[in-house]
Amino acid sequence: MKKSNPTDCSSAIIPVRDALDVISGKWKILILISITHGNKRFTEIQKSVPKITAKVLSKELKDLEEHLLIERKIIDDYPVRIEYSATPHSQTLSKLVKELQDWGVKHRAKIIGK
Amino acid sequence: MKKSNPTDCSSAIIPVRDALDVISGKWKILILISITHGNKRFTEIQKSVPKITAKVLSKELKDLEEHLLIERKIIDDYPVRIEYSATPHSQTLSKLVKELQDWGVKHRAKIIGK
DNA sequence: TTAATCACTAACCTTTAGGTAACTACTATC
DNA sequence: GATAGTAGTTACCTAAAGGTTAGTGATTAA
Repeated sequence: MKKSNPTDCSSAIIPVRDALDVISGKWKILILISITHGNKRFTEIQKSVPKITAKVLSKELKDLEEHLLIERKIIDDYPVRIEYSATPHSQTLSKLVKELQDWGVKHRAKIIGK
Repeated sequence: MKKSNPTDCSSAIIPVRDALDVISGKWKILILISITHGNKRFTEIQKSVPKITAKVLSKELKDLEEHLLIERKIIDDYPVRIEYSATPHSQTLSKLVKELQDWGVKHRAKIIGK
């Protein structure tokens, strides 16, 4: 019997794996979209991302900060506020997010239109 | 106290949510990459995607088929073979996959180079 | 005085994703 | 006859993700 020799595609798979490790999950991209659209405060972000809970948002913000995609600033007046902002590094994701958005529209049309 | 008025970004968030529902998870994009690189058989795909188990591959292939991203063909000779292939619809993901790959490379450089 | 806002955290629970090992039925090779 | 490959499935289990509820301590608006 023939042995199957798989085509090697690790040059594509390894970087994609790296990217997915950082941005996969239900929420990270959505939070990033909200912040780049100008939402800075915890509750603003929470309101703008449908169905997210405070606990999950809190955790995801920490993850995003760790991966250098957002910044957390404490604004020290009365009362103390906290503001989140997108880092320059997160802007390297903009094309990816746009593709995701376009594809979502396309896929929905495909599924509904059949 | 000021009420926070979140910027509305649902026009971006909703399509991205749709896209993520279909392609998020650890494996789907990687399997799609393997198939578009020419791997057709179950075991070829399994060998080309690091660490995936037969059970997970089997389930993910079914999901991808349901979402019209791959096709499953039964080749009826001795012995019966099964071949998976990418659909035209899955090709609409190619730019997205490329972006993911590029970003993975960029992000790795950023993390290591700091 | 009461209630609400802000930015969370803790304790607890459920759901989903994913992993392990064994097994099937057929074919092919040593 | 033994072993290995093919394309999975089944049962069982763990880990990770995510959800629910409540609460904190400060401020402020009605």
